[in-house]
Amino acid sequence: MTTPGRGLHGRVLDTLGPAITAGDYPPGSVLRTDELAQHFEVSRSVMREAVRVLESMHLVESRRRVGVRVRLKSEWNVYDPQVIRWRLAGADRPNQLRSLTILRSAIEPAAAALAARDATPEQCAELTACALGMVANSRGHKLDGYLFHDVAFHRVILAASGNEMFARLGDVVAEVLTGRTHHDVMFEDPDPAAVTLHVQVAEAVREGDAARAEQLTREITVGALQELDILAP
Amino acid sequence: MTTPGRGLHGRVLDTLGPAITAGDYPPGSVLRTDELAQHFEVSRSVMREAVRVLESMHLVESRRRVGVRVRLKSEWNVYDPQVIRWRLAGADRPNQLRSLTILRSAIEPAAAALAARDATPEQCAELTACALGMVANSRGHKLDGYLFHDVAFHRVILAASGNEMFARLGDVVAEVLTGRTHHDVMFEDPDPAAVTLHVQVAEAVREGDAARAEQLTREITVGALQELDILAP
DNA sequence: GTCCCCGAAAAAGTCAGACTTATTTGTCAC
DNA sequence: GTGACAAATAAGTCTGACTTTTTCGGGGAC
Repeated sequence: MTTPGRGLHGRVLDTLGPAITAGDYPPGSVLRTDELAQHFEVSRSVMREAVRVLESMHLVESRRRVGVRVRLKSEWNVYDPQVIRWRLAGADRPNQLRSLTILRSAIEPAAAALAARDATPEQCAELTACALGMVANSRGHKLDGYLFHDVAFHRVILAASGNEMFARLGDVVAEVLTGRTHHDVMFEDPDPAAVTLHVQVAEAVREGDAARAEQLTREITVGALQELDILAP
Repeated sequence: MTTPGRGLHGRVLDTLGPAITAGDYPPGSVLRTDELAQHFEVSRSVMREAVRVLESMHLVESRRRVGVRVRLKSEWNVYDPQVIRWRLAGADRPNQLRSLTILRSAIEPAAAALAARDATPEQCAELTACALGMVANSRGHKLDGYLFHDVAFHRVILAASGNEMFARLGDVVAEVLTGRTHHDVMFEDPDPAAVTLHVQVAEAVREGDAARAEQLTREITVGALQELDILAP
């Protein structure tokens, strides 16, 4: 992912960020900048920069004469890619994955519909190539190759939607798909029906059939929800 | 919204953030920390903290021997509430509003469906109260009262969905709705059909009818899209 | 002429210490 | 009990010196 150690303050964040998002410091608990600086063996300047970053993520709130107070989870900037990564790496991973998959299932069908209207010929070609790659890696335990094209496929859809908010969720979707393949249970070859759906989505986008692209993508995301036992009754 | 000047570095950000998001410094251009510190008449420590925050938003990237380089727009953390506020305040406002409204139209129907399944009795009551407040303020140019209940209504829906990612979009929706009422053209009373739809959504959620809640909310958001001339063919 | 290595320069990064300011808390008078 | 004042505390700010990384340019070897 992004380079880990962008300086000393980055090192501090690599430890402190995950600790806070994991709930090691319960909401309302107070940290002192000086103590943290001592604990991490860095100067106060460095520690202050780290605190500023946490503050900009709304993870903590710094107040004079009080200290650095950990904010309620409901106030965190949960769309910050860094925060998402920290939470996916910690004990909150299952919940995070659930939330993100539900988000995907809301966003991706809409993105596919827009992509069907606005995708450039290049993007259509790219999409078809990705779907082809998925097919080529769908049998014979070539999970890494399959994942690679799967991630690329969804990135293209989100980018081709022409909506910057959708496009920026590419990284999130990549994390979810990667997590599903690597961390969680996925020993066998992918579901053939899912592969077919991707091919058909590429088709629909190419033909400019927004309604069909949307519906097919919805079927893909419903599958993702079912894998996590998130059912719509 | 959030308190403006949380210290000197906050003051700097209030100027520098909008300038960058507005495109005053084109992508790739390089700033020097020392020059900025001089320009804003603050110490280097303060300037460095400000730069760290901008860096955590992926607005800039700080490299040794080079300086602080402005990143491509496609790399910005566009879900950061602060970034959204800066962009809504600048020349990019129309585009930002477009993107956010499309995002709303993808999220809110899904949130309404989940809310219909999981809303607590208290949330159902709150929702009904909001809808009632909208009705009461729907005639006689009581736009502020209407807006207040409209914002509250959508916040409750997003919160009641039980998905933290959806819930955190409450502020975004509030900004969009407020912007529509205050900045943009909205002289007359709100569309009676929209008011009715809100009342019906509250009904559907109360009755646990997920499909109906989703469909009705979709009609609300389609209305929002049409106001901005974003059409689905 | 091209390529490579090395040294100088430039800008961010780090540290330490002194000082300022806002906020809380506690005490004392009323 | 209430209100005002004083002390304590931790964040905030500034400054200056130093380190480290990266880029750029020159000079030498081929």
